[in-house]
Amino acid sequence: MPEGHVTHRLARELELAFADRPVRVASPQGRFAEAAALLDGQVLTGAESWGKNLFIEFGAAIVHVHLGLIGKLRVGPAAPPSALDTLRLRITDGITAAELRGPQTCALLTGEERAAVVAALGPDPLRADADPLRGWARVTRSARPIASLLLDQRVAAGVGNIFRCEALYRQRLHPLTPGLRVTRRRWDRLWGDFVELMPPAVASGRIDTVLPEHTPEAMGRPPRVDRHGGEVYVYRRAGEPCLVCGTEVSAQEFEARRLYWCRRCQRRR
DNA sequence: AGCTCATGGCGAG
DNA sequence: TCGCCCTGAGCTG
Repeated sequence: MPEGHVTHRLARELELAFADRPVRVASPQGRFAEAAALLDGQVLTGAESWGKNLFIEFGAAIVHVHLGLIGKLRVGPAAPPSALDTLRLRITDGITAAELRGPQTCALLTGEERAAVVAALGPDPLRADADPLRGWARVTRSARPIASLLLDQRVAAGVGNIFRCEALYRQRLHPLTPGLRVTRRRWDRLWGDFVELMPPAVASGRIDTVLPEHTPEAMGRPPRVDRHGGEVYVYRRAGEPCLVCGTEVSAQEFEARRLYWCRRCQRRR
C-alpha cells in the first residue's frame, strides 16, 4: 500500500475528518493500548506526512505511523470494527473511523523524537520546501546503483518501488547505473518526475506514469491497469510488451525487491 | 484451506 | 546478504 503519496493522502484525510475535534482512541489488539488510553478523548490537532512517515498530532503527543510493506490505514464511515485481533489503532469521532492494521511502526513520540525521525530523511518531493540537491549530493558520490539509491529514504523520502521503476523507465536509465555516473541533468529530470507524478497520486490514490502518447489505447492495445489502480510502463509488467518499443519487460530480484525495466529502452552505458 | 506475494525497513552476522 | 516482522489479497487446489 505505501509509498509517500499514500501517507500524504492519509494525512489529508485525517485532518479533514478529525482536525481540532476530540476523538475516541483505542487499540483493540492491545499493542498500543497504553498510549491509546492516554490519547482517548483528546483533541486531534493535526496530521502530517514526511516521506512514508505519518504523524498524527494530539498537542505535544505525536503518534508516529509507518505502514511498512503490508500496513493499512483505512479512513471511512464509522462502523463496528471487525477483526479486533489485528486492529492496532482505531480513531473515531462517531461519524468517521480510521483503522490501522499491520503497521511496521505505531509509537507515541515527543516533538523531539519526531524531529529526529524527520532529520534522518532526505528531501520529500511532495513537500514544497524539499531541496533536491541534498539527494543529489548522495547520488553523485555513490558507486551504488541508481535503483538502490532511489529507494534510500535519505536520497528521496517517500519514493518506493513503483515510483523508482517508473521514473527510471521515463528517463531511460538502466537501473544498475552507478550513482556517480548519473549526470546532474538526469538527476534533475528524475526529481522532476517525482514532483510531477506524486501530487496527482496523492489526489487520485493511484500511480499513473504513462504519457498520453504511450497509453495502450493510443498504441491500439486494450487498457492495462495494475492492481494498485494505476497505469504504468514497467512495474509488475514482466513479460508483457514495452508500451514504447514492444520488447518484453524484464524483471529481476535486486536487493530483496523486484525490479522491472525494459532492456531495450533502458540500455546500460 | 493453504500458499505466495506485496507500494518497507530493521537488525544480526 | 539474509531472516524477520506485520496482514490480507489473489491465486491454486
